[in-house]
Amino acid sequence: MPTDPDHTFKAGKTSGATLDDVAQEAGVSPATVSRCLNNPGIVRPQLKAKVDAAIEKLDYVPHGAARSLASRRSRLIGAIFPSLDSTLFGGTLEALQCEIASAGYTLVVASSSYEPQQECNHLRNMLASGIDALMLVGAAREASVYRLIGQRHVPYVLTWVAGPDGTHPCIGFDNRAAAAAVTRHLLDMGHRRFAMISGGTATNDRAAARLAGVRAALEEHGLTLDPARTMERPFGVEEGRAALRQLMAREPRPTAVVCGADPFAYGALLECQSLGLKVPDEVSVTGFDDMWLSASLPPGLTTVRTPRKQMGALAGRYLLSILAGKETAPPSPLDFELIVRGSTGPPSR
Amino acid sequence: MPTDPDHTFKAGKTSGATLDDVAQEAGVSPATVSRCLNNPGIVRPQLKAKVDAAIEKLDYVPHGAARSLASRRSRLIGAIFPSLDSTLFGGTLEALQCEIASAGYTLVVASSSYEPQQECNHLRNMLASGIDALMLVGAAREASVYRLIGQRHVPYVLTWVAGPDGTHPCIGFDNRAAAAAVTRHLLDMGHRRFAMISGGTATNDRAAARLAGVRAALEEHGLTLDPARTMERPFGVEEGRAALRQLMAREPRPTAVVCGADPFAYGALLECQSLGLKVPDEVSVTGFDDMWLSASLPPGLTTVRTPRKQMGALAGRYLLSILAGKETAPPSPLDFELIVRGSTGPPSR
DNA sequence: CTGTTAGCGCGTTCAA
DNA sequence: TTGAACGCGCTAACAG
Repeated sequence: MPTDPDHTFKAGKTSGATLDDVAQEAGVSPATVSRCLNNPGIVRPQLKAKVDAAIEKLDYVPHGAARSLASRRSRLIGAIFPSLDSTLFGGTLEALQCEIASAGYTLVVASSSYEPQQECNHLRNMLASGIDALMLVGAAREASVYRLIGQRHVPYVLTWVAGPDGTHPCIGFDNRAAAAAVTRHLLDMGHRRFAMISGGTATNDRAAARLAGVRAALEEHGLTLDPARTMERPFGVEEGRAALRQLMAREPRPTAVVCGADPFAYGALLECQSLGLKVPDEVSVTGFDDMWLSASLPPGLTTVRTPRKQMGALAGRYLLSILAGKETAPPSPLDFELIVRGSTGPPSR
Repeated sequence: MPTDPDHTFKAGKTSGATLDDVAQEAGVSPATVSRCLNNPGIVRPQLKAKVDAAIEKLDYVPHGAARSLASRRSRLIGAIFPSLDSTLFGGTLEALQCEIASAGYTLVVASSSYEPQQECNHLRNMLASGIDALMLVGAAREASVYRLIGQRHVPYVLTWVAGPDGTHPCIGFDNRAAAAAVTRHLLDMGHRRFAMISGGTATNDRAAARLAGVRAALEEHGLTLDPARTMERPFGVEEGRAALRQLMAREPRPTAVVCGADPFAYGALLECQSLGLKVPDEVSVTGFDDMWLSASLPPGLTTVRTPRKQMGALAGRYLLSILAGKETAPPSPLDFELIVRGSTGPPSR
């Protein structure tokens, strides 16, 4: 409802040449031009050249909406991330975009801000935009979301998780196993008093799986994670800092602090420095994701390297493959890698 | 060209109810349903209720492509960033997405990887997708890009820069003035021997403006930036680290190192720590952008806080306003803020 | 291999 | 205030 309709911006007023214009210019039928665009192989080179020239001359750009309507494919792929304002998903996003762009697809993106309801809203929006396929992060969400994408027969893929079962196609790694791996690294060095700084587990199944992985590894040694030493916090450096301070204020102090995400660990490391605690002599700290400062922040953070870019690229490739009608094998879990640096060592005494 | 056409994924096979279906279900004409969707005010409440019920019952989702084709507006807004895999633009991206989503628009996004040609390709792609408006970062780019968006009459806005003149609508801040401000802060404390670690100035006008700002401030005091002490590097912590080491290897050492981006400064600070250089006693370090670790990394980084989220939100609002046909004033530059922390102090002696 | 003919689902005139 | 008719620009059958 524009206040002043007369000044309404005229979108696409001079929208440029149409396919028919190109056909006329080239002296062929519209169908031939269409074929040059969508199936160049089946058109005589001579004609194709004339059409290409006409396209060039008129600076023709195909009209996406018209194409979508006629072909029933939008060439749009959607992706909903829990957050865009964090370096965590940036690599996945960039790799996904790069991958699908090379096949002529365009990426539409949204952030759910870790709120399930938002994800659902954005999905509706994207469905209305006519996305051909969808990438999501994590597996745990309202059933309504899966119902929605099931109804519309939109191919989709879950990232950052490995399929717990075969329910959904996943391109990711086993968060639980990865968390168990860092924990075992600590256990192997002799640690027995553990603490954990975890992301919110309520709407984040990756955080929940990591917490579960730590618990599982401890149980193998007959240990448990003290609830009083399990801090659940929103992701952030300052949150990690504050959590570590609390953890260290309570005797007996943990000798190992497992963080569910690198930013927590950065905060923990910095707070140790402030408190004058020697890392790893007095306390070992581990992170998760091997983000950009983990190698540089002294004494170097022991962490799990997660295949962030690979997930984006493979998710893209997987969806493209389905859209191309190829028989596509359900993807298998990706590898993570334990990166041992200076922040972990045997407990003192 | 699917290998096996028979297994081609049927996009939108069961695409769901159409507007006509809704009309029949509600016992009204398609036109009325359309009005309920686009101009609910002018339809009798009683009818509107029936239509709403039918929409609900059939779980109707409007077909974006058909709407675009008929209305000549796609409800898509495009954004091209130099990089998506960096925390730098994340806030802007997220804020932009949030802003336009609230008005029913969907964001399509791409990364140019700091390559001008990529930007141009993605723009063509987006134009073909029918974007109604466009957000770009920076002002310096190939003329062909501006020609393209001019031809199609696509409203656009430049971010992360303040309009050098009135050529383009910009939502950003004055990079040059901001860089000059940090430099003056250093000059005021008595520094006279400067070095700079800068981003690549060739295809990044923000980096170039920051470098120019430093130079300008120095010139006010009759000083110049020694080319041998001006390091141009790709953004990154390790790059900052290496650059600082080189800088300090050359006598006389600078007493102040101005970094064109926070990651450089993080690296510089960490390297100072490695080298045993006291900050700020032996050398002052400044950053740019006030990213997430700047407050936490000891001794706290003096830097410029840039309005990252605000730029995204305002850019979105500006574009929406134009799309709504409102008379929209050309935006004016946003404020930056000098954040003084522990990494700067008077030079020793 | 190429041209002809029909729509795709919706917004938007008009007239009623 | 509502309905009928038309066409947006393109792809996909078909026939030639």
